[in-house]
Amino acid sequence: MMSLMPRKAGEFLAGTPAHGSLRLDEQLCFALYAASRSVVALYRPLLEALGLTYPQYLVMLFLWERGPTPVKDLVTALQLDYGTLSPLLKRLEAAGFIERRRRSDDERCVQVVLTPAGRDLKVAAGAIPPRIVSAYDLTAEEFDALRATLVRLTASVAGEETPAG
Amino acid sequence: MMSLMPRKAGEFLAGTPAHGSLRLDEQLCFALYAASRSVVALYRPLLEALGLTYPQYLVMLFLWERGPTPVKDLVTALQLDYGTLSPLLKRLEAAGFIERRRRSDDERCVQVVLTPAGRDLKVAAGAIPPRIVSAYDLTAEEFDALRATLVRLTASVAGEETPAG
DNA sequence: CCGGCTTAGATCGTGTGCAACTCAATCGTG
DNA sequence: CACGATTGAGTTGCACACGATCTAAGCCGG
Repeated sequence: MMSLMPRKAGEFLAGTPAHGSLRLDEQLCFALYAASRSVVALYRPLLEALGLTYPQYLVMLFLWERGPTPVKDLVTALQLDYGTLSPLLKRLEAAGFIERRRRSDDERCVQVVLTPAGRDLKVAAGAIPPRIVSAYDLTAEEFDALRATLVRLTASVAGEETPAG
Repeated sequence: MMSLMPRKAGEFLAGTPAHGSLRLDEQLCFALYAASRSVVALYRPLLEALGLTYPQYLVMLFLWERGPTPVKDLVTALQLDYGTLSPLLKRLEAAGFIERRRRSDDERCVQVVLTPAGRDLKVAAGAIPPRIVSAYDLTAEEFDALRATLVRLTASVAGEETPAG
């Protein structure tokens, strides 16, 4: 049963887990950090067979879905830095999965385009999500709820930087 | 309202989000990856004031809680590799927060011990969790549920490696 | 006591992440 | 048009993560 006045996570109440403690096993941040690395580790052997790392796979997902894309949109969508993406894209290009072209109407902008090899990879990649999801041991409801909560958490945390000033 | 037979996340049902799709925004893995990095980014400025990085902070949390510890226990608790922890501990030692000593009764084992400076840091670190938790914008119930789900996810995913064979 | 096995830890190479810096192309304004 | 500001992208340096390899210390059967 739930209280009608849901307490804020920061509040102290008797008998309540200490959300503000310094205990490692009570930290949400560590649970998040460990879960993220565990899931990436689950992908690793499957992606290795395709010649991709996990962040490279995220880039390919975006390209398969959206087609040719300026680097800027990858920065936004993946919430990654140019300092991370530039060398990553260089490696994807060296592997023959993408090409990078300066746009003629704006020479600042670099378009990222799939090569045929990059497009072909999508078929093999289709086998990955089912294998991952089956390892999760979550119901579809838990899956959806977890994802929704994480998206909301990311938004509230990342949005702090520009607090409507 | 919920079904009496909760569907498994991998199953396909009409009108159901495609948990096995290749759409970036439907991937739990990406939500996890983005949330983890966002939360670490939230810690970064607070930890920088203490002279710590985020993984270094996790090590300090463990040491504040448990006292002198062999490196092996840090490997287990943080689910990190010696290849990650060895240089990290070397940096913590160079910063003057810890010391490393070979144990006399087993020369293979390296004990990690807090220095006075390392112990003192705990006081300043006490101010961090409340500030983080207040930025989450989660109720205490959501906080607990999220952490529990993540811990379970990590266990089910990491446990796959040794399936009682 | 000895050779083989296991264990605890370190090192190296590759690939991220991210901050700081640089650079070229474009834009806005006078 | 000139010129400073902005934008899109790349480079560099540092600190993770992780696989692979290495070493030294303990363990164990014969």
